[in-house]
Amino acid sequence: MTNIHDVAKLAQVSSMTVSRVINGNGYVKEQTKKRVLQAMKELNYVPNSLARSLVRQKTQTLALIVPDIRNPFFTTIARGTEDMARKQNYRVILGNTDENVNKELEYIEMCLSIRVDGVIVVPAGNESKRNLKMLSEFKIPYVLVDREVAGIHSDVVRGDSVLGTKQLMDHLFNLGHQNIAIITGSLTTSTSRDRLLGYTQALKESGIEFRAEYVKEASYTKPLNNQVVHELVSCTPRPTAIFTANNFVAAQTVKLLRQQNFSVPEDVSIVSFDDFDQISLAEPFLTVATQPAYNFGSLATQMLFEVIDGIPISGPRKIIFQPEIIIRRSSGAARPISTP
Amino acid sequence: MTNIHDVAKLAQVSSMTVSRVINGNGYVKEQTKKRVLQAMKELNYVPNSLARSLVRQKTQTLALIVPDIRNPFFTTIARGTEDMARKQNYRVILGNTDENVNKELEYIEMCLSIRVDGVIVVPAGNESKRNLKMLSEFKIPYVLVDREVAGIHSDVVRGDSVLGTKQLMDHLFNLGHQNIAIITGSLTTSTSRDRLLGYTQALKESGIEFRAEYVKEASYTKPLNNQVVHELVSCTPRPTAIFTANNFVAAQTVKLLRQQNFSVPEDVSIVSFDDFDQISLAEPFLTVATQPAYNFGSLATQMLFEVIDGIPISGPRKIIFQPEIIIRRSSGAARPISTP
DNA sequence: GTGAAAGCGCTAACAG
DNA sequence: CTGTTAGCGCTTTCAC
Repeated sequence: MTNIHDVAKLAQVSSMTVSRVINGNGYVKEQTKKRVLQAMKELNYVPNSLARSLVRQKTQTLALIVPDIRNPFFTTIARGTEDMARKQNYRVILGNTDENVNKELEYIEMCLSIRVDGVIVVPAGNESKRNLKMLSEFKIPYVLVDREVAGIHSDVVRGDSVLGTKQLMDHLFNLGHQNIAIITGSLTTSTSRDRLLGYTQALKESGIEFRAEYVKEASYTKPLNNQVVHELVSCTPRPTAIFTANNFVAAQTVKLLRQQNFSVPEDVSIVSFDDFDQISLAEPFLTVATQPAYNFGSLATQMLFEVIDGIPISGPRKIIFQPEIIIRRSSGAARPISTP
Repeated sequence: MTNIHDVAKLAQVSSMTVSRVINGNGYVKEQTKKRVLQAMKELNYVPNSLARSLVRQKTQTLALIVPDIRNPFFTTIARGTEDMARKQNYRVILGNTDENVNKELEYIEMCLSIRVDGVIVVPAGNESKRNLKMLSEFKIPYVLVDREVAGIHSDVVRGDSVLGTKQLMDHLFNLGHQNIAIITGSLTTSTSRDRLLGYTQALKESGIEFRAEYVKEASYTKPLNNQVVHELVSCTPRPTAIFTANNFVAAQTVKLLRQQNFSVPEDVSIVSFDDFDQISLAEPFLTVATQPAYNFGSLATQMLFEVIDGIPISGPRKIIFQPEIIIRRSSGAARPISTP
């Protein structure tokens, strides 16, 4: 592949002059500029950004680390960051952690070694702290999205899980539900803890007793164990509604319930966080608290750029979006309990 | 950030020795190795892959270019490539083209400038030829996924759109449908042409007349124009079923039909390519031909690695997966036509 | 306006 | 087993 010297030789100038016309800085006589441009075209010259990055100490690259890109919530975040990155002529490298801190660590190490300019991360959980500290040590700026990490004070963009959960719970109360179970994601994530908090607060505010057997911890990304649903429906009294941690858990809960011959929403109502975007337009099913995922991504990226560009910022910024409740078929009026 | 020389100095060896222990090649005495490791840890040394890439002429980086990562079909492809890349210690850079050839071109140029080792691309359309030729000129290997491009003979992984469409059409015939419309994606894509071909062949084989007014060209990724659906339902006779190009078009078609007070499947049956993965488990709605998207991604990546590694290959390889038909609620028996 | 020199951080090739 | 030399392709700095 031709390099800057080849171009320089053909244009009969020094490589410095070529560099100047590439970057459009410094003075170059109009005529020599033309010669250089001509030579570049003739040789099909493409500047090598590796070399440039090496000397400039800047790679124009961001990393986006998410639990699993297949969840439409994270997909949409990805699209938001990619669009914003693109606008600023940045590239983005994608990593899936499956909420595994070690996988996350590998990606963080990769970030260090390829000298990314910044990282947008949906942290795997509270143990991500160590990984994030590493970024800090090496002065690589990052923005947390969707989740906070105990002991980490950085820029964050997320939704209000407590509020969203309470609104969802109120919706269920209004439908007459009293026996409401919850399946959370891993409680090492702040969203799971917040949603559990919203759940307990909502119960308390409505004067409904908290029952430990109604609470199950699962995972936002891993397949839901059949046992979890089985235990829930075996409780006495059987819950007439389940708050599920997110769209994935919701989908699997519904599937497992139906496999066990419970209908949704007739026997059990389901509500959850985060939507299945496209299909919900056509065939609305799940009652959800949605969050502006695209904005999570684009805003986080914008904030990251401000840090990268060294714009003075007074302390960590925390952007919290309010979720929006969308009521659909998966939640219905509470009925007297019958076992199928 | 500390570099290899700092480590060398502290360990009292040359930087070459440090390089050897980093890369685990060449002979290094156990004792000096230990000293070097110790120094690396002490200094928090992280090798700079930019510098390494520059001299090795290899970046350990792939690019994945798709129309829109938000479509679960492409998302799943992305996850497949990311997983496979990771296994080989490669990173992947993501680009969305929105099926715009110029956006695609920008990404291809980016690929050249950062010297990616290979590209996995779902081409925007037939005009992608120019872009792909560029990659070839610069000897950057690539694999086409999902779509072929006229005049390009490279490795391809895709599904059999003709077959899938015919099977979907047969399903509709079996339900008694005779008046079946089609909404394709852009006909610059091979999948759209194949699906249209499958449609016409299926009609012919069943001795059903082809009607030009039943054929509409739309887009796989852009919002569907209300007008398209309106024109279709205004035909005489009105179609009782619509084959839609993909999941996105299907979702929008259903939405627009319902807005115009047609019910699905009672008034109009809908079938399409590609699924909405998770939610379909819980609330099966769309009758679809699904394709193994994850394998598209992982297999294409594997093939790419074979080329990158210089494993001798006799000519371009073409992997064609058979789609699987999943029959669900969106398609039902044909009924006498009534206008709502 | 333009160029020469030095160096970003690393490794290939050879020498010992 | 270890080190020296040269250079990957670019930009920064300074000189003219």
